Amino acid sequence: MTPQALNNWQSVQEEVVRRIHGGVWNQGDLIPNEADLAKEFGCARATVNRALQNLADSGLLDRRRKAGTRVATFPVRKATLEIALIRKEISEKGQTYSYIQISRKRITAPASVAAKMNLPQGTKLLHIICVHSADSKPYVIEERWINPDAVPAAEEMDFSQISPNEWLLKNVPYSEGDIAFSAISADEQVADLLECETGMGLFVIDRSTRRDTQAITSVRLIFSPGYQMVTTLSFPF
Amino acid sequence: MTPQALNNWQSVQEEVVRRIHGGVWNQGDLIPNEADLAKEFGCARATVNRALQNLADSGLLDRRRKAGTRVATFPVRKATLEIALIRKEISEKGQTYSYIQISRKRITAPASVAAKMNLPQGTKLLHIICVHSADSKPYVIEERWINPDAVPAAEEMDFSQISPNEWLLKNVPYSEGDIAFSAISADEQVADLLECETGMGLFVIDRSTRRDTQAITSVRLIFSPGYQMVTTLSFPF
DNA sequence: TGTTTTTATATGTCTGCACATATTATTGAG
DNA sequence: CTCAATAATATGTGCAGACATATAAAAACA
Repeated sequence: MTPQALNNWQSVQEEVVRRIHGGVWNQGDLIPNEADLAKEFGCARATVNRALQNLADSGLLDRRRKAGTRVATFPVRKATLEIALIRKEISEKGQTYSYIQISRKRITAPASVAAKMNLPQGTKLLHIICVHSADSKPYVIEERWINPDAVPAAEEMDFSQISPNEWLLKNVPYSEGDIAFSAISADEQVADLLECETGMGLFVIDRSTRRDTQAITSVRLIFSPGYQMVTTLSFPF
Repeated sequence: MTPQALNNWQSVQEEVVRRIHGGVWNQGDLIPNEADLAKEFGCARATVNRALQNLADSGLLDRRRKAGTRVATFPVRKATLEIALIRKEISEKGQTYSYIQISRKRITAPASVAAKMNLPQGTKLLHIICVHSADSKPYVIEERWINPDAVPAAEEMDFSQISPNEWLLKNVPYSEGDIAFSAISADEQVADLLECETGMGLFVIDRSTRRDTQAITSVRLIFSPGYQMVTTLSFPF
C-alpha cells in the first residue's frame, strides 16, 4: 500500500508533529531538508516550507539557512492572549455591562508615569479613573493617563458615557505598546471601588501605547478578586 | 516618477498598514481584491496574499472568501507570551539560579485539582512543592501535581536536584494545555516560602497540560511580590 | 413573496521553477 | 597553523498559472 501523498501543508505539518511525538525525530535532531521531504511526501517544496515555517513559528522547530531544520530542544511554549475591549469581554460572557467615571483631572504626571511614557518630568496629562461593571458588580478599575499632545481631541471628550478604553480604541487605533501582568494588594481606595476587602490580591494589567515613539496613553487595569485571564498553550495539532 | 514596485511581502504589508494608518482605508472599509492590489503594486498575487494573510492573523484585517478583505473594526490586539523554563528565565536575567524541594508526597488529589485535570475523584497523584530562587531570593513557588498513569517514570524520579518543571519539559515535551493568570493573597505558608508578608498580592500562573486528552500534570506557580510578566502588544510595522 | 438552486467571485493553496541570502564547510594564502 | 577568500547548501521568497472552496448575489422555482 503506497502511502497517500501529503499534498497540503496541514497534513505535512501533522505528519512532522507525529514523527516528533512518536520519537522518530528527537529533541535536537536534524531532520531531512525540504527537498527530500517534498519528494518523500509527494508534494512541492513550497508546501513543506509552509508547514515547517509554521512549526518553527510556534517554537517546535529551529531553522537556519544552510544549517537546516532541527527539533527544538526546549520548545518555548507560546500563549497568545487576545486583548479585547472591556465592554466586549463582559458582554461576550453574557453579562450586562455598565460603566461609571469616578474622576477626571488634568494633572502633572507622577515621575513613574512620565518615565514609563517616556515624557519629560512635569508634563501635564489627562487622568481618568473609572470602573467597568458586569451585572452591576465591579469588574475592573481603569486608571488612565492620556497625553493630550498626542490626542488633542481627548481634552474635549466627555468620558462619563463612553470609557477611555473604548474611545481610544476607536479613535487612536493601530498603536503599538508594552503590556505587563502583575499583582497588587488592594489599598483602601481600590478596595472601596471594587467593593472588596483591603489587602486582597488583585490581578493587574499595565499597558502603555505609543505611535511612532510618541506616547499616547498609559493605563492600569485592576481586576476584581478572583479574576482569571485564560488562554491555551497551543501547539499545532 | 513611477513608484517602485513593492515586490516582496514585507513591503506590501507595510504599504497596507501605511494606508490604514493614514486613513486611506478606514475601519470597516472593503479594500481592493488581491488581484487588483498585485497589479497596482507590481507583484504576484501570491505576494499580496501572504502580506494580507499575515495582517489578518495579527487581527488588523478581516478576510472572507468572496466577501473580500476589510479593515477590522475593533482590531483585537494579540499579545504573545513566551512561557520559558524557569531556570532559563532566571539565568537570562543574569541572576544565579537555585532550587530546593520542599515536599514530595503521593496523595489523593483534592476535588478541585481532579476536576481541573479531568480525572476521577480519589485519583492518587504525585504532589511536589518546591521553590526556585534567583540570587538566593525566592522567585517562585512551584506546586505541582503529576499523574503517574501518564508519566510512570516520575514516580522513581528524584526531584531534589532537578525541578519537575525542567524534568517534565525534557521528558514529556510537546503537550498541549490551558493556562490562566490571576492573583492571590499570600497565606501563611506561601509568605513563609517566599519570605514576604502574609496578605501580599501575588501573581499566579495555573497551568494544566495533557496529551491526547490524558492529563499529565497541573501546576500552580506563585511568584514573589513585584513580579511582572512583560511582553509587547505587537502590531506589524 | 419566500425558498431553493445556480452562478460568480475573492480568497486559499498547490505546483514547478528561479533566484536571493545566510551560513557552514572547504580551500588557499601567508 | 591561522586566518581570509571561496564554494556549497539549506532555507527564504518571488513568479505565473491552475484549481479548490466558501459564500454573496443572482436566478429559478414554488
